[in-house]
Amino acid sequence: MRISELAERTGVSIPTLKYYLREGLLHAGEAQGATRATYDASHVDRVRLVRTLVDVGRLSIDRVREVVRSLDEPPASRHELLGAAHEALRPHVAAADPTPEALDRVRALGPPGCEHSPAGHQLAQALTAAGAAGWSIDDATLATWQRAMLSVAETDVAPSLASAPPEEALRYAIVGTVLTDPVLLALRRVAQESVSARRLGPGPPASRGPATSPAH
Amino acid sequence: MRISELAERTGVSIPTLKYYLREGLLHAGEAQGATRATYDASHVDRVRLVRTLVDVGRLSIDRVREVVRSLDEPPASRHELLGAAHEALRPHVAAADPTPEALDRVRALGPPGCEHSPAGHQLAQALTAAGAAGWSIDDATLATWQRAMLSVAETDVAPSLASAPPEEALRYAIVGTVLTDPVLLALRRVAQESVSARRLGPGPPASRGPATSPAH
DNA sequence: GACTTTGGATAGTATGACTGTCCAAACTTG
DNA sequence: CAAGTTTGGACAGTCATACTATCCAAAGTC
Repeated sequence: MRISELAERTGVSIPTLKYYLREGLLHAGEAQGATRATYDASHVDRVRLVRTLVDVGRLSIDRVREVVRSLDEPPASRHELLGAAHEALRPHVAAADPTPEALDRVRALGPPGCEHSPAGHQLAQALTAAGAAGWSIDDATLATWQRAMLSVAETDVAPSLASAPPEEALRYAIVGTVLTDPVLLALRRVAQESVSARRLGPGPPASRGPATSPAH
Repeated sequence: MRISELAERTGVSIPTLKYYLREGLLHAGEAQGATRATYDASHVDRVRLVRTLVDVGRLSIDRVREVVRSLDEPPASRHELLGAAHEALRPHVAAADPTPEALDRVRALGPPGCEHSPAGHQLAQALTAAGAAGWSIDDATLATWQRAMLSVAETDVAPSLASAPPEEALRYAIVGTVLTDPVLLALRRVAQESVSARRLGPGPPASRGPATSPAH
């Protein structure tokens, strides 16, 4: 297909597609002379991936470029696949380095060495940021959250993926994370409303729960 | 204290503080003549709040202004407090309107009417976005996640808050949510690494788990 | 052969979040 | 009390990000 058709199918304008080509987010089409190239399904998929990362995941163009590069060279070993996905989706850091205390807490939560993985580092940073803002999270709360997220992770890890080709597996992990993180956070909020409605008695027509708030 | 001291204590530059004053993110100091005003602890707190929302929560200045306005006029009824916090922290929407199917699923998950609350709307949008990107989440998975987030929400709802003054309660809810959302997401990632390490056998020195990925 | 489309290069725009400059009135210090 | 510093307020300038727009000549289409 030509670029105009790619634009139609993805809903992305031609100038923007050219911009993505320039920026290395989209691989070039198959050249057929100086002023002609054809695009295929892989381009449609790539554009949709980019839009998902940008619109849902709020990734910057630079970060998206990192993601597509990692897809082009997925980690050789399966053992690094999750790490690569987490690395690609690490939060924009305006964050300070984690404190040793935060790293200790992380160490206690995951598999050995997890405090050096991208996810462990993220967790340490998040704990550090909370602490710096005066929000302490006690061990009991953290343990509860950990159990909850373990049960979520059980559903996350799809066995089929262990056998898929690395690029596909990596893309699956990245897209799944970007799309389901907001679902999880929204579920938390709905759950807060359920709990507060139950705890403080149902309010009026009850479209919202009574006054409550996240843990200390 | 004067503005220079406010800048020192918060680590925010004077021009930026002036910008926040202009933009209505920071209430004016107590004027003492044409070229003098004094600031107090409430200003320090406010600046820290703004920085937390911007740095950790990635809120735009417009959104932060909404938040501080809602703090100045907290909802009269306790029943609307959580809703106000969720409304203030709704994700930047590049998102399409939720589909009826998504709203049905939300309706089945929370208290009656929850699909009209800010949190329910967020959830419906997140489900819709996932669906549009070809990522279906089955009922069993969603139920598992719901249970997990309910146990998280149990720790979130602090009884003490029901009795705190509305502004304080609202601020507590907002700050807590902004600071703990990243903790939860990072815990999920660490948990994924635990699960994949367990499922596929520990990798090499095991600083990362083997290939796996989020649910289908 | 007239018209349209393309790739490639380059320049321009819109937004958001600051940052810098000026000024005169207060204040502080010597 | 004179010299120098700080302040509030107004306004203009900057920087980064993510596009958009314009040009052009070669290639295709009708």
